[in-house]
Amino acid sequence: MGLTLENFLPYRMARLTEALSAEIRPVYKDAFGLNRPEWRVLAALADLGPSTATALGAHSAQHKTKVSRAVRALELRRWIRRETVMTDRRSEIISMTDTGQHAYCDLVAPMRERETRILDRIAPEDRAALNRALSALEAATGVSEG
Amino acid sequence: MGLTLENFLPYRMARLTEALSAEIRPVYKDAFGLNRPEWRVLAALADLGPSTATALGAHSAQHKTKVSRAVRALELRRWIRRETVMTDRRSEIISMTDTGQHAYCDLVAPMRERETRILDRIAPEDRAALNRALSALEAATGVSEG
DNA sequence: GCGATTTGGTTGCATACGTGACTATTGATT
DNA sequence: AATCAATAGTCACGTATGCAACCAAATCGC
Repeated sequence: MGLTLENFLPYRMARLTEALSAEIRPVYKDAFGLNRPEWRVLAALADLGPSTATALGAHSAQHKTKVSRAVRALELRRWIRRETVMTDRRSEIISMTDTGQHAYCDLVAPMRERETRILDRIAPEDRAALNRALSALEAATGVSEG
Repeated sequence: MGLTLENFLPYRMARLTEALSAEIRPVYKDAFGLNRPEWRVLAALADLGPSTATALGAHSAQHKTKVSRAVRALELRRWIRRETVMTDRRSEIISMTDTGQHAYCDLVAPMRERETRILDRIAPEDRAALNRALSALEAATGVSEG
């Protein structure tokens, strides 16, 4: 009659996400002084190249206020710069500075390493199941069309 | 050289979790006026029967401050009650009231339904992969031992 | 027994977050 | 050209959160 939290999909996912997050957070937070929105904006910027705040938000699945605050923080740090584009003066193109590029490189390696550290504890067949499952869930929830 | 956010496990998980959460939140939040910690404490209580706040926190993967505030809120609502146990006057046994039981029953059905709505969009073999993947990840991150 | 440590639970504070309102600019309708 | 709607981004406000400090009760070490 109950729900059995342990088997409830949203709960399982939330708990795992929290565990993964706790694994990587020390890297961007303690070692680099970033918060999650800032880390994500940086990663999105590296993925996309110079882009608008809206595009960064779409690519990193974040609300525009989070992006706005993250961009301001990263700009104060001189890791990114922005310039308003003359053809549409509402939007601004955001790009990484050399300092930002450098910091991002230093950041990626340990981040990857933490991810690998977890994946290495999973059997190869289970890793395949994981990828398959995530793709299926992404399709089922429509997150990738965003 | 970059990370490709789309393929980075913690990001994929976080994004999916957010989507699942958005699917079920309307049920406990809009329809019942609960927040997530409160919903989880209630579900944990249903799973475990009368228990201490510490046990509820362990079962629902929540920090003790979250549990503390959730318990107070649910108590004010008269959905749960607590009584200090005489053998150890630090801890208190929390249990559901009849009102709480009733509310929880009304809550479970639509919650399940939302979960099913998502799972139904996934092919059976992919659902199997999902369960396998989650179990593997749970083992790899050690979340279930907590 | 008595101080030191641990455990159950609460509180205060500083920060993070989501929502909605707001400004400014552009595009669509007529 | 005037109006209306949509878009880019920021801001303000109330709430949620995590952390550290805290209190009270129980347990350990000797």
